[in-house]
Order: sequence, then structure tokens, then C-alpha cells
Amino acid sequence: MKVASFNVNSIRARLPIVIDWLQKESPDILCVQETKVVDAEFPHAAFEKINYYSAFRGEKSYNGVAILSKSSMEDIRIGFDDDESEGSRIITAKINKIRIVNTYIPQGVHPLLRQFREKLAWIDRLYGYFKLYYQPDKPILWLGDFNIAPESKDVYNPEKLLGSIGFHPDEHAALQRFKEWGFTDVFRLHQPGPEQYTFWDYRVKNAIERKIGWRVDHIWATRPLAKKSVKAWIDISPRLAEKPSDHTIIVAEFKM
DNA sequence: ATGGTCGGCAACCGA
Repeated sequence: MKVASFNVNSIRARLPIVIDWLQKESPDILCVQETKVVDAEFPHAAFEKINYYSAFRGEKSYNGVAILSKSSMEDIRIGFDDDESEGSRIITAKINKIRIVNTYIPQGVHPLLRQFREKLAWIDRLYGYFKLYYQPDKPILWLGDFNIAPESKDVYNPEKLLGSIGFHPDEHAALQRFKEWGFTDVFRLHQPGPEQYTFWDYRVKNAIERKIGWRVDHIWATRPLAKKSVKAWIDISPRLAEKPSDHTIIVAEFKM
């Protein structure tokens, strides 16, 4: 089983990249974030044409998440509990007995602003949601743009950036709870080295060459699944495309 | 370095 996650920064602008990548790599599941499109305009027909099912929820201009899958999806859930107001940031489905959770965690803007507290509260709510509905001894895959680099080796300059948005102790503590509950960072399991970035800011000139990046996109799994993972990698091809993306695609493979 | 660049959408917001 091959799974992947990609912050597309508009599914319409990045549709050729996504279609090409699906055809080239043939993953079982691709989770996408920042689709930036209302459901009525989500390009599901383009995915059906290449034999992918899709589950999606979006809004005009901002946010939006989708799961693309070769196998059919069951028990698709939008948002938290019966509250679909956060549906543009969390969508889940059961695929071949595995619970897939795709999240686009709020970016947070700046640690001194209310949006930062809202980001932490959102993560808290996600934690409560996991605790209430799922069990760590079951196979669960959590993918998405977490908007957090968990460790020093996940940012280009940890000394300078510690305390910044995306690399803040409160964010690290918030993520740590998920590890204690039972999640493993599958990418890190297979790639212990530094400079494994999934994101480079558009605004930084020659960011890739200068290695000014962040690892904020993730694939985490509960232990029964994590122990079946065999490899993980970052595909930077979207960043080098004609219409480059600021994020890359993170991929993991499991021997089922 | 304290700016820079995207996408969406029609002025700036969010990242």
C-alpha cells in the first residue's frame, strides 16, 4: 500500500500536476489540502477518469481537503463529530479497513495572535476526537499539512526559529500528546537525516538550493500500521514543475 | 535579510 499527502495550494491550479503524479506513481491513496474550491466545482470527474474515487469538502478561496483513493471509501466523515464547520480542514474515510484521517491544521499566523491560540485549540480538539472515536491498537493513518515542524532537524535554522509559528514549544507539546497516545512519525522512521523538507517559502529566493525549508507535511500511523511501513520519501517534483507548488509530496509504503 | 511570491479574486487575505 502506497499513500501520500500533498498541499496543492489550489486543486484547480495544480490539477495537471496531481493527475500526472497519480498516473506516474499510482498511489493507493493521496490526501490533498488547500483545494480552495467549493464542492460543486471540485474536479472529481478528472479523477474518476483515471480510476480514482474522491471525497472532498471545500469552501471559496480558503482551505479545503480531499481524499483520492483507488479503492472505494466507507464511512466518510467531514469535520469533527456532527460539526461540519471544520470540514474544510478535516476529512476522514475508511479504506480497506484502515481509517484515513486527512487534516489541514490552521497555520496560526504568529504566536502572539489569537489565531495561534486557535491553532492550539484546534489541535486539542483533534486530540479529543482521536481519543473519543479511535483506538491506537487499530490501523489509523493520519496525513496532512500539520503546519508544524516537530524537531530541530525539521527546520533550516532551529536556533533562530524556535518560538516562531510552526516551530514553537507549545506546538511541539501539542504534537507530543499524539505520539504518547500511539502515533508514529512514519517518515522519520525511515528517514532519520536532516534537511528533509516538504515546504519552501515562495518568497525566499533560491530556497531549495539554500536549503531554507521546513518539514511540516506528515504521515503518521498507529503502531499496528507503522510496523508494516517499509519506506518513506519526499517527492519534490511539484516544486520543480512549470507551475511550482510551495509544498512537495510526502509518500510512504506499507507491506500489507 | 524584517522583504520577498503565490492563488483566489477583485482589495487585499492567507500562507
